[in-house]
Amino acid sequence: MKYDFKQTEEKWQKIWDDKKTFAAKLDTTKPKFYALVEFPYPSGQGLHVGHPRSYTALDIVARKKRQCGYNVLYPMGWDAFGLPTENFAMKNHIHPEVVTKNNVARFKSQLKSLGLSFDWDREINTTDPNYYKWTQWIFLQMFKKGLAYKKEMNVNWCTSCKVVLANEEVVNGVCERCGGEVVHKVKSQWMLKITEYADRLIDDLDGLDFIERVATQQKNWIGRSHGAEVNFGSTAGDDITVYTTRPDTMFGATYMVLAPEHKLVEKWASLIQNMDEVRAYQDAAARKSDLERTELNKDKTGVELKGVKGINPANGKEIPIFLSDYVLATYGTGAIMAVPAHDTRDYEFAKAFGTEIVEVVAGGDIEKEAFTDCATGTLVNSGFLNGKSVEEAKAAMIAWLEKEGKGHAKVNFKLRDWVFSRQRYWGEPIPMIHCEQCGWVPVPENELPLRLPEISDFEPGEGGESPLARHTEWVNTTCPCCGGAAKRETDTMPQWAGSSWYFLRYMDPTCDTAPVSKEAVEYWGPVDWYNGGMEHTTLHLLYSRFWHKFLYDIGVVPTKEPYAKRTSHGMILGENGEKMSKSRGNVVNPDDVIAEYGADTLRMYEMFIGDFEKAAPWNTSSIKGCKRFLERVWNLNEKLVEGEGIRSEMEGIVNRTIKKVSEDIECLKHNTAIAAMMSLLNEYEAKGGATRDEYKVLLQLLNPFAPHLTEEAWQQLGMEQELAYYPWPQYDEAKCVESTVEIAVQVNGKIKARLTVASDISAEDAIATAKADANVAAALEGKTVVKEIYVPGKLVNLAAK
RNA sequence: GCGGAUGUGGCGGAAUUGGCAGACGCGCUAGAUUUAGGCUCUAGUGGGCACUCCCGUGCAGGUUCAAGUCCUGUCAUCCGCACCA
Repeated sequence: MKYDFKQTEEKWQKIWDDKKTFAAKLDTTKPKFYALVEFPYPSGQGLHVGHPRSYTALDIVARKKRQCGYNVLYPMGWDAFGLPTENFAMKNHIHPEVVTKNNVARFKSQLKSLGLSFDWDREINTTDPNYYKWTQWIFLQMFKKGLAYKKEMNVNWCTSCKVVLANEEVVNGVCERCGGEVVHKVKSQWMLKITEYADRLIDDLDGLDFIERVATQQKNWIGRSHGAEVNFGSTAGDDITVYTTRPDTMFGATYMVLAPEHKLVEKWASLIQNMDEVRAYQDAAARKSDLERTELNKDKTGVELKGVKGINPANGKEIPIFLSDYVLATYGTGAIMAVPAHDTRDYEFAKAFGTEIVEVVAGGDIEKEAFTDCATGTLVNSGFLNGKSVEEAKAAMIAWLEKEGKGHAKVNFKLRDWVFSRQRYWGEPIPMIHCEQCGWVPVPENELPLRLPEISDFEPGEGGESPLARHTEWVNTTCPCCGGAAKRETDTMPQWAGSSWYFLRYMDPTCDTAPVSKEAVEYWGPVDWYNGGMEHTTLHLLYSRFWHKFLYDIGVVPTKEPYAKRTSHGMILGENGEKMSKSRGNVVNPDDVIAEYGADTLRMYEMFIGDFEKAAPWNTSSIKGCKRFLERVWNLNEKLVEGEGIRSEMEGIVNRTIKKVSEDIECLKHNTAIAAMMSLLNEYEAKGGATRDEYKVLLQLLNPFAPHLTEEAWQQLGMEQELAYYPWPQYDEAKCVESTVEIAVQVNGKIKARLTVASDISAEDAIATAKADANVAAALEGKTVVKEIYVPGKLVNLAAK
């Protein structure tokens, strides 16, 4: 009978739906396994063939874990707030809520047609008031702990989206989402103090099983550096505090540089002789957008402050002070001591401006370039530091500074606080009220959720204020504190808010007393395995670790970290090897693939396409190989041979395949697991077919990959219990080895013969057998064997002269 | 510029405590079946050739009985960061 994938897939998807086969129940008598994939943004384009790569990979893990006796939670939901929906709503005059509902329905039916074993009873949606109630609640807890604060600040403003962006959302000076120009604007914004967690966000990575590049990227992004803050003197009398990671080089500090925005410039206005020039430089720097700043980072520009000198506390020397935009106002103290001999940037600046270059660490050639190596080199021209290594000198200088009261050790971070306000409609309202008398007052918790008002005009205001600001009936309210007239915050939260804690809600999606109940989070937490895209490493992944740590601090969750293990999938590219996109015309629609080949084939193909972590180009003709394989598996049904159990000649390959597939699934090497199953099938066919039990093993191993076909074939065998929870096959290590093996015989590394020997043959016997071979003997003719090597089960190599 | 990764047939990719390179699949060739095409099946398929031989894992060296794998240098591609003092 021919395999009808359409009918079979619909049949089993209905069974799983009706029986709630994959609904997870809290059962403390069983070990739990929580597998998580990033929930999608339900865009209008529908599912992309990239989505199933990640979803299927963990679906295979989840299915196998169930069969291994784990209580598995594998949930799915919708990260549905965000700009594209709002833009679509504006263009087509449909409310974002309706747009979201339609997109979710489409996504859901597409996901269901893939046969993924999600527990749909736990479906969540970040735009659901019952969900964002708790997003708002978490924000309020942060506010109460002083982690959410409002600040007038220079923000990144996307001129195209008309919205403030977090630093993480600005890529190469342009908007990450739309590529629009980003300029600076002073705005009052809600901020979250992620910097307070910077140390813990780095240190706690050590206990986690994150793939290396994710951990490294997070560490680099947080950018912790150890150094010292030092107070330099000035002829104006004020101290100039600088941050340096090289206090050892202080004797070589021959000038200083302030950021163009540095406050002391105003203070010294009357002392500075070239104030016009200075102001012109400041203005030019302020006008530069991020894009220009990053593009023009080659040549150093600057202006000297004439009339004021700095004083190096190490040697008491007066040194010039410059203003230059290579010093950032937002990092460290906005001022540096410049050591041109041992810092590349200072060296370039010194060459351009002709300042003195003094070598204080010997070991390089400062005539040619700055010598920045910390591992070698000895201090010179540095008073009490002379003769010390860089590390010794750092410690000695910090000790001296602390003794003299001129500085102290200091740790700095690149990470900055998270800009949390967005001036758009389709996001969680920030539940804060501003009262002239009481300042910022939280919306009382019993009034949550603070719902978005029903409006129809979503255009942002001209001045960049949220569309909510026009709705005075919603904005005007009373102060919960004094009862007087007050106004609501009209900004909404960024898209990253809802996704910062969604993994907790899955554990207990209907809890109405907390984001998640204690009981649920103690059993299900933390996520055992989280797979997602590399593009979320410094955004979602970092933000959600931060929120989780905060929830740990206030006793909502019992673990310090949300995710025990993190892996990442590569992109699926178009057939031409380029990124899939509408404009390139190389988009493959998963619906079309399913219609033509079926979900099982699509799943198999996406898993077989290559190394899971690497990008892989789509290839339509390769799909056929997977389809052929599945059909051959189905047809084996009609080629069953007589016999009980596993025939003795098949024991080796059957056991090895069980072992290979079991192990490969655990490390997401689904491509080689599939190759092993193909080899097993080839072997069955070469032996004229399989016995019923041999066939059953193949169906069991294949079930996580191709669940529909295997369930159907299993049922055809008369098996009553479905494969979904049928115990995973076991292998016998001893049976993985064949009794005889073929070994290669080499003479001086060249293969001369292949011999079949007993797999437990001794080294002596193996070598003796090898020498007895006619070809080998011929090759050894007239030579003396100087070395004999036997690698068990692999080869014999005879080195001869 | 700094950091990380990758480089293997016509293609996707296997194989690294150093041990038979090219598993598995696509494609291709020949044959069978078919009215034909498609599908399916069988055999072959890294390159060269005077075919029990030689060459071959980006390139050039090195270590070793043995190197895709280790070391040194170099080139290319991709990704991340990009004046973070």
